[in-house]
Amino acid sequence: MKILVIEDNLELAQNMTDYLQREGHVCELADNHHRAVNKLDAFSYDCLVLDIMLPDGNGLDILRYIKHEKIDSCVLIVSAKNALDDKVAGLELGADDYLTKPFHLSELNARLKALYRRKYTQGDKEIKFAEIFINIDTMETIVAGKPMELTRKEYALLVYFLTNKNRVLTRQSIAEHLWGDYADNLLNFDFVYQHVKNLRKKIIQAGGNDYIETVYGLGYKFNSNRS
Amino acid sequence: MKILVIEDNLELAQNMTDYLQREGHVCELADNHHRAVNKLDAFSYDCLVLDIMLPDGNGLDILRYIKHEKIDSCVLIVSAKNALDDKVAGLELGADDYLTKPFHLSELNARLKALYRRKYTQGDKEIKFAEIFINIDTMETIVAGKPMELTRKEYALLVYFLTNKNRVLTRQSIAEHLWGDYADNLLNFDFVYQHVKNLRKKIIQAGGNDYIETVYGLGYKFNSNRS
DNA sequence: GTAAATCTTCAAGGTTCCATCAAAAATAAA
DNA sequence: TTTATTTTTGATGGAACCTTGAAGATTTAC
Repeated sequence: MKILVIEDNLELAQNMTDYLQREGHVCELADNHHRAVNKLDAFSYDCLVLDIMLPDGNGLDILRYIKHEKIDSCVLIVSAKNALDDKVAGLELGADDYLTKPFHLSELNARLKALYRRKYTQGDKEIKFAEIFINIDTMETIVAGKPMELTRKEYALLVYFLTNKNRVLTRQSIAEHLWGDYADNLLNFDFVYQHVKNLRKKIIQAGGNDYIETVYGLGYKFNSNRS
Repeated sequence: MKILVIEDNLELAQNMTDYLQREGHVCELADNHHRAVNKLDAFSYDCLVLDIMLPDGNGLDILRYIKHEKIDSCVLIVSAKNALDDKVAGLELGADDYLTKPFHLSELNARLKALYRRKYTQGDKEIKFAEIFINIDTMETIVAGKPMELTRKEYALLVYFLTNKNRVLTRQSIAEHLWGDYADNLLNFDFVYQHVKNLRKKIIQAGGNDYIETVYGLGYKFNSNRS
């Protein structure tokens, strides 16, 4: 899951991004209104964590912007305990959930996962395809009845493939989705090759088909009609 | 899809053309007003990416020129964030979409695809003809119910034929459309012969008719009334 | 703090695609 | 019919692209 945290309190922000990254997400940070809008213009995110109180502009403005630009990320609002009005206003403006400070990071993570579920799996805890089952709650992956051990990158890659079946995913877009910002600094796509290789190997070892088709000159396609 | 990028910032321009080429498009570059107009006079493009701020003349002039000359390319404007006036003026002058810098290249590509869809397929994701279906989103080609594997050039050629049914396409125009600038370096049309041959073969193998009619001395015609 | 796991980088080898060459076939002109 | 021109086709070398293993760097888990 790719997340953008919009939060000006740098310590809290750092805690959040660190935690979420350790939980296996790709997590970026925007510490003011301006940077947030720039990022939203440029990248796509599965979820946004939005602090309503920002120094250079109200977080509600960002919500309006999201609505106006038809950005389809889930939005989780974070606000101070006493800022009830902002919370209500935020939900009315289309935010999907809220959390009042202070909160546990595990709570944040759980809520984000729930939002993700609602968006990509119709609330289901599992992404299913053929003999592959992914529990996005526990990050457990079952192939042909047996658990398959995946590293975080492999897991993220598989989820990205499964939520984009039968569509060519260019190496560029895979890089963006798995590495976020950092992808811009990369000269080649060696890691994409690597992780695709490892994922393929594990799926086949686990008894699945080689669903990941190479599309020469473009990227890969998770082909659901593959023997 | 054949694209002309009109952008004076050479680094950005290079990034854009590289990216778009990797995404499978034919992409040319004009780094100033003068060269842009020359290209527009000489060639045709599906889409233009136009930076509003050019050193030797405003990008808006190019828009006026496009309108005056009735050039039917889609136009996507690129402008600095604070150049809101230019953006509005651009849209009023007939640009089809805009993007403010900085933007992400995948966003650029997505917008261009959307413009292309609007222009050639009435917003539909599919180009259909007889037993041939092309999903321009996933780049999947289905003939007689079965997927047909095409290389990039073959794919581009087929799309070009299908968006110009029953019209004679000279080898010159095919070369320009599939190879852009690079076509100038080529001495003969051997490569056109080659790819037409391969495409014909694949369509027939896949169970389609030989729709590609040779027009002696001119080029080819995708003839929809062919046995 | 240390060992193990994971991720990234490097380099070699293999595959696919494509432009070119050359020869054969088809068409038009003489 | 002969000749010239155009088109088709097969073959080939080279370039771009993909895969893979292994080593080095970083991160994570204990």
